Amino acid sequence: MSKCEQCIVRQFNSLKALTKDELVRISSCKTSKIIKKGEVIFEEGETLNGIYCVKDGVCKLSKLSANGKDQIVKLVIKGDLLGQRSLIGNESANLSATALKDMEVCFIPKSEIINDLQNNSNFSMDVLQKMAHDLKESDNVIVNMAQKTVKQRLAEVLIYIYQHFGADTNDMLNVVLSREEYANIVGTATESAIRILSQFKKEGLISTSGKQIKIEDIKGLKKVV
Amino acid sequence: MSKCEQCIVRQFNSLKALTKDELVRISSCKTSKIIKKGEVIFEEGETLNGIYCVKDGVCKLSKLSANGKDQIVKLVIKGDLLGQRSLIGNESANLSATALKDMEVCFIPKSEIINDLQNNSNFSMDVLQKMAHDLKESDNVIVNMAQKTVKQRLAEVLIYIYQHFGADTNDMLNVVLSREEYANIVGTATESAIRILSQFKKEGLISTSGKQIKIEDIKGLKKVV
DNA sequence: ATAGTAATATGATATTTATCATATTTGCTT
DNA sequence: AAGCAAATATGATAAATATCATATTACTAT
Repeated sequence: MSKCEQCIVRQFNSLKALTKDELVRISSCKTSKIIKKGEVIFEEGETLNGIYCVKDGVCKLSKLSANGKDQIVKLVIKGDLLGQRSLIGNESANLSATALKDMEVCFIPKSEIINDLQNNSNFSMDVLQKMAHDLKESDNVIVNMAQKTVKQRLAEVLIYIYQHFGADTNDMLNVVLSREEYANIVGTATESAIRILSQFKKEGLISTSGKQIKIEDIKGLKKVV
Repeated sequence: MSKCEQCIVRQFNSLKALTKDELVRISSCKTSKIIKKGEVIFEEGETLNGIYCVKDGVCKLSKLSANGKDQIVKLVIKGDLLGQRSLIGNESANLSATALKDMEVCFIPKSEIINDLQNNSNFSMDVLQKMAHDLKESDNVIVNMAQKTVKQRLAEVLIYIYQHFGADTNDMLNVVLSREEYANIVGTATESAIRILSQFKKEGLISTSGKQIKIEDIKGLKKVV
């Protein structure tokens, strides 16, 4: 099994603040897992006994709302950690995590992490900074949700995915979401999301081939926002 | 000037995790401030050189959106800390803080707090827990913004204020917001907020006297949500 | 107390978004 | 390759919300 001390992925998250010794110890008790596209990593309300470090793939974090829709709150990329908040707050998971592509994740038991959090201030400060940043992002999402139109929000999501997850050689977005998932990110009806994407197509901002979306005019999209 | 070691307010925030010695040191370098209703404590983009501990009063945290509206993201009550996130993230303030009532706040310089954050793991763990909790709340707000109607969100805000800030002997809500501020919390036009409040009045859920709002039927309001 | 200003209220209408219905296309299974 | 289910697409309409206009009421400063 791969070793945390040699894993590049940790450079992208707070685990980089751990000492070599701490990493070796964690490495010896972590477990690796392959998660297929569409599979659930953990579900809302579930008690997590540790955190997940995403080695590869992408997943969505979502929450079921009262009207039965599954609001997507965040997309998680390679390098991110999952479940720190539940672990720190000592609460059950507030969100469900579902793979959008095949994933490889490492599970680190709670006890190991909590210990380091209390004893290694570099680590805890890094986690604090990450959380401060996430809170800022959340506030910005709230403002967007409250003040922007569905069309603007959808354009922003396309730009966000393009910039954070990139596109393949054909310029197709690397993360492939269903129209329903797009709707569940921006908080609208699936038909509305479809309609607006169709409109973007007519305006030459994007083109599609099946579920795949290609960004044709990023500047134009930015003008929508 | 009052002393932090003897201040009850700190029981409600992370400062409770500080040791007696740390409190004495902070007490000696903190400054107290009276802020009148309507005054700004700090503004979006401003660099904060410390954090504020709210001893009395209420303030709103808001962010100017592209369309010129001032989205209110959070209401802050006695006992809360302001500005930890900017301090931890080492960034300028993402939100503006404006007093909704006369306030008394204590300002604690950055250097003092950062030091304790790094050296007192009880303190940093408490801040971490607070932030984990705030993130959870933020996610819930995002889901509500995305999935609920304006009417539902407005009913929720009334319930929230009733439950968190209470009412006076006449059952009038303790926190008095303008209709525009209500609109800026739920993310709607001022007229829409006014209209819905009028509707709530007709339905006997609330009554008003000027800007003051009285909750007449909390159960009925909860049914709206 | 009164004028002037800001906030609240409400009507009329336009725009945005949701819902329901029904094609059409895509991807999958055999 | 055919058949089937799910996803996408689009029209028609309803509902929610925004915008503009204009009263009315409350508050403030003299």
